[in-house]
Amino acid sequence: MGQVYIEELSQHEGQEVTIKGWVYNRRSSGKIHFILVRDGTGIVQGVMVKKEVSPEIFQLAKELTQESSIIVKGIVRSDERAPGGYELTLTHLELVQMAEEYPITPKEHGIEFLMDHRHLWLRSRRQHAILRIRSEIIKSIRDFFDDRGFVMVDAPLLTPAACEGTTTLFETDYFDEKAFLAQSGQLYMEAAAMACGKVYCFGPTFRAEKSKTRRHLMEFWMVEPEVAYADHEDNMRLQEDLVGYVVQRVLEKHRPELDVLERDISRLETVVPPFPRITYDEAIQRLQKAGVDIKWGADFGGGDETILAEQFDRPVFVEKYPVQVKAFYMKPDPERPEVVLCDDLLAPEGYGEIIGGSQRIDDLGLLKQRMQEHDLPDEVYAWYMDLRRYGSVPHSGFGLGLERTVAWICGLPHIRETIPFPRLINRLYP
RNA sequence: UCCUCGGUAGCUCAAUGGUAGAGCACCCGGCUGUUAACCGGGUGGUUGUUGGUUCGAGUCCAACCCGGGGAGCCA
Repeated sequence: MGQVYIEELSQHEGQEVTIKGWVYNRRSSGKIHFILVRDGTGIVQGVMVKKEVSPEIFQLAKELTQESSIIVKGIVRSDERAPGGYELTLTHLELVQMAEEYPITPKEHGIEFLMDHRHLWLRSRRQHAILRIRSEIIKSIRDFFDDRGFVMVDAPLLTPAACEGTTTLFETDYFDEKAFLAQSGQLYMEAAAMACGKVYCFGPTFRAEKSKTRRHLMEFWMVEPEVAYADHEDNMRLQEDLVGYVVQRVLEKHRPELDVLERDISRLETVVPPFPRITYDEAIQRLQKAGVDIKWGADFGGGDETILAEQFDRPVFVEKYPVQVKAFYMKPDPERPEVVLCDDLLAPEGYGEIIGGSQRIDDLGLLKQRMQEHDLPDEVYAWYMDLRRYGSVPHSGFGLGLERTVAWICGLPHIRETIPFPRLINRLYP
């Protein structure tokens, strides 16, 4: 039989199969070797008994080092003692490469050491589980929008200026002209929505802020849908449908990985729309009641978000923030011009804001006024204002931070484990 | 940028101002059911850097470098 993957072993009970992989760990008892083989889909224990194989193969098994690449043949046998339910009785062993002394041992390590060896750390059970769940989350996001008739439109990564003008951007040279790494694709999605109706972009974004917290990366991935003729209410319904769908997909397909991460599943099972909604005004009242010293007009800190989120069993919307704490393009509430038609979606358990969205200003005059108030240069945004000149319509959209969503669903204490090669304030390697 | 904690063997950590140690990894030996296997032996150190106090500094003092945790900003 040809190559079989470890996750498919249950379909081959009693058969001899070939597994191509790496040595995860090895134990020996003199005349019997236990070799844990990893192949990217799982881990299985191979049992090699001295009298059942040639002396050369038995000696080779004895010399195997951690992470050596090997091809083994063995008979699949169900065994109560095996963590995955199955074992291999080994019949053949072929060495592909004998690994040098592996830096990451089965014992514990510090975070700096692990981050320096991120390229190898990815092979561990835990990181492997996170990578697979991240992959599923990305796929479920794309399926959600594709199934609803959205067109995926890519936004540029090299841009002439800031999107919102607030955060610090990475600067680069563009043939003797200044260019910046994009911090959002949103403005471009507004243009695309006027062309295709329902659109989204999904790609990396960059922030040069010197943030040093468990919630920030310099380079992170964001999905940004934008819908023509959608208002604030439509926008929030789309958001809760998306988040509910993603969580249920992960629960459905990746229980084993969530188990590896020791995730409390019950905290995810409640994540079904509709999500609770509170206004900014109510959020301020709730915080004041909880003893926080905060006044109307201030933005929330990470601790404030946690206090609010803990009061609900699923993600909670906070809507209609004061104009002054939000971006220039957000549409004022016609009934209360001091607040805008926006919402933040706060994840439970202290994972913070995973979505920020709003209805956009569709009136040219008001947009011009806001840009002047924010000191934004007309030249750079001329094209953006054109969208309000030629068939302007009400429209809304939002941005969902992929890594914060992965951290929340996986129950990770720090965002640095949610992306294969994190870019942090002091880390550009590997 | 600010606050706070830390830096000792490849890794994780001990060590009253008085001879630098353990576990893991690695090497040698033992073991037919191990689950981070276990048992015996061995290799491995400019204690982050520079300067100071002292008869004597891993330990006390100063500056700097690097990292962890948190704040601000945000997704």
